[in-house]
Amino acid sequence: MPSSADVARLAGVSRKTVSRVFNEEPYVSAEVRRRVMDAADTLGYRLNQTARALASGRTRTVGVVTLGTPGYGPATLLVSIERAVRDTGYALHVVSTMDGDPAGIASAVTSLLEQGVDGIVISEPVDEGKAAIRVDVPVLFLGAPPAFAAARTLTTSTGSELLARAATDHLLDLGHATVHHVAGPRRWYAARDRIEGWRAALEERRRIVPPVVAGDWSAASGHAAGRELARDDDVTAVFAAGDEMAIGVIRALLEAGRRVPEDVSVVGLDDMPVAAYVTPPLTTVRQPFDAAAREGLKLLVHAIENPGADLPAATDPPVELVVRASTAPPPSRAKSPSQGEISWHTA
Amino acid sequence: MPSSADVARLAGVSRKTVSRVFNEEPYVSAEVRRRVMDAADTLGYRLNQTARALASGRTRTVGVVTLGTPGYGPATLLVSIERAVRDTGYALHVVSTMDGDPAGIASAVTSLLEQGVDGIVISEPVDEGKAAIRVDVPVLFLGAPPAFAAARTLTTSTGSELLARAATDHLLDLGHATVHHVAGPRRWYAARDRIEGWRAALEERRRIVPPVVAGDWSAASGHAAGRELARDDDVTAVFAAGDEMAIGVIRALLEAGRRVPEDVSVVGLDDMPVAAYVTPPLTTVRQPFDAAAREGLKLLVHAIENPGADLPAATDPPVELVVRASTAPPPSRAKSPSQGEISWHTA
DNA sequence: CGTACATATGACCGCGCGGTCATAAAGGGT
DNA sequence: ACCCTTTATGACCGCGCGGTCATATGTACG
Repeated sequence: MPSSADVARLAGVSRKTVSRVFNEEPYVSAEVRRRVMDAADTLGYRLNQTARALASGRTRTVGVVTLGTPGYGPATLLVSIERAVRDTGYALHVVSTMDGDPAGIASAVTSLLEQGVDGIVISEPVDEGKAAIRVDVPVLFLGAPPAFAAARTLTTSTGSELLARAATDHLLDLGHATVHHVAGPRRWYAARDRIEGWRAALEERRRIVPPVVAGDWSAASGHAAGRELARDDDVTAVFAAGDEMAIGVIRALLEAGRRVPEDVSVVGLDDMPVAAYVTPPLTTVRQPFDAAAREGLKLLVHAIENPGADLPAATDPPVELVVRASTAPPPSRAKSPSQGEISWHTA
Repeated sequence: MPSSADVARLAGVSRKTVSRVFNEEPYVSAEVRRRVMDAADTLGYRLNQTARALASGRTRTVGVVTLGTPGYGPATLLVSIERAVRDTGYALHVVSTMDGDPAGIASAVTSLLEQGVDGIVISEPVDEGKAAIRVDVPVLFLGAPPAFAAARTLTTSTGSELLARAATDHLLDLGHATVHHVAGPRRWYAARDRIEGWRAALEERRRIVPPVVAGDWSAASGHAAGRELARDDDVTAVFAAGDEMAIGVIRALLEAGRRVPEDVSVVGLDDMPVAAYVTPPLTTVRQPFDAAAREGLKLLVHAIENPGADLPAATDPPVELVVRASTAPPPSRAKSPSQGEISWHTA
């Protein structure tokens, strides 16, 4: 591995001048710059970021703590974060931690700090993540409500509460008396926010707020929840906090002989790519992963590069309800369980 | 940030002794070790990995190049890789590159090398990835056939060819005359391997090999492929190279009035979590992401830590066909497009 | 012609750690 | 008492770079 000293020797300049060229500092003549670049080229020189980090005290790296769960949300958010980080010019360290391990997030944060990251992203924060608050670099809670913010702590919401409201309102607008909710684990901020949004939408119209059915984001847990809901004939509308759970709910309802959407309407949240192609095509609210990640990283990088400065105001990402074929007006009160054929709507 | 010098001073020992304690080197008395640990504790000392890397020349970090596509496969594989890397004690750098950008992989690899990674994983290699062969650290092509291996280049297969054979054999065993294939982009090794496996299974039984229908892994492309296949009444069995495409295919068939599985059987590949809960539940072949990632990282770490040594032989991950309700024997030759009701099978 | 200032380059230090080698202290055998 | 080994510790260098400050070379102005 050639070092900048090798390049300097070949170019006939000092090491510092090579450093100037690669850092695009001023006061380097065009001719010297060319000589240096040529020398670097013939030697195959690459800047050693490790040494640079040690010397400068900054790594231009952000670390992300992600839940090592296989669900659609976290995995997709990770990809979005990666893109957003790359766009800022920073490099990305990833550490996962098992969902539910209380010490996991703390140790993940420690390991990131040892790596010298300039900032930390907690993707899909859960309660255990609060441990990360007391560190000496900016921390972004991606997916936590702004109220969570503290010193050196940033948040970007994916707008969970608004998304949940939109889903619930859609069902109420269709004429359903109330909406049942299949939620994610309460340790997750996203799950709590969605419960809040759903509850607020119901209370605003003075509707009965049925008990929350607990899930764990998985299709299997949605299926279990659906079986429970299928026992109650009064259930005509279900809002599941994630598309995977929604798909499980629908399956359970169909297995119980309920038609979707004729007997029961189901709304998901995510708009995962297959949502448009399952049967029936799923009405859902798109989750703005890319927008939230970009917005959050803008904040984080700002906090890194302008310590102490005010943060630009975060804008809530747009709410996008995608109406497909899993929702319809409630059945008329005269319950005719007509076993008619299921209608296929295009996405 | 306290340094090891601060700890040394407080503990009344030399800096090198602190280093010995933290690297678990021998020849440190229990009493000194305790003094050092206590001092480190009260100071809140953390090892500076950047300095350590500069001094030792090794970062204990591996980099992964992933396609920045939102599909199920790459995203899930990334999570599996993260876990596998963490288990080895290495840290993880992630760089994504847009699928199809020819310069993307090369620049991603360069940026990882600048970060000083000890090894590189190319996740889901495509043709453009060959550029990564000529680097000075071990490279693992996760998902490429072993034949691809070169100097300092390792591969772990996810067993795509075998998985495709299993899917195709399953359909042939059910009595289908032949099997149509909806493939991924040919630039992907995984897509080509699956085509090979499918073709081999057909040729082994001397069946007609129909033309490949091209997709791009997305459910939308599967839907388009399904519409094309639905025009041909002779199509009774379809193997889609990914679950998302399979779901799209099924949707298109249903929209065209074909029943699944009564008229047409469809097999996917992945076994994504929702596969068991779509309608009809999808017969598919599980993709062994975790096993492949673990196996691959074992190889990579071995290559990093024992340069020049022989590599342990890689074992093919097990093939796991999950039979659900999207496959059945072909309809009897007397084509009765009976519009009977769809039967719901449990997962 | 000299002074002031922008421009262009280099000498040198230190970031925080691991590695090498020297050395001090403590047994163990003769 | 002697040497030899094992155990335990420290002095010192350098990894490759950025930062600071001094210095050399123009360039414009009075």
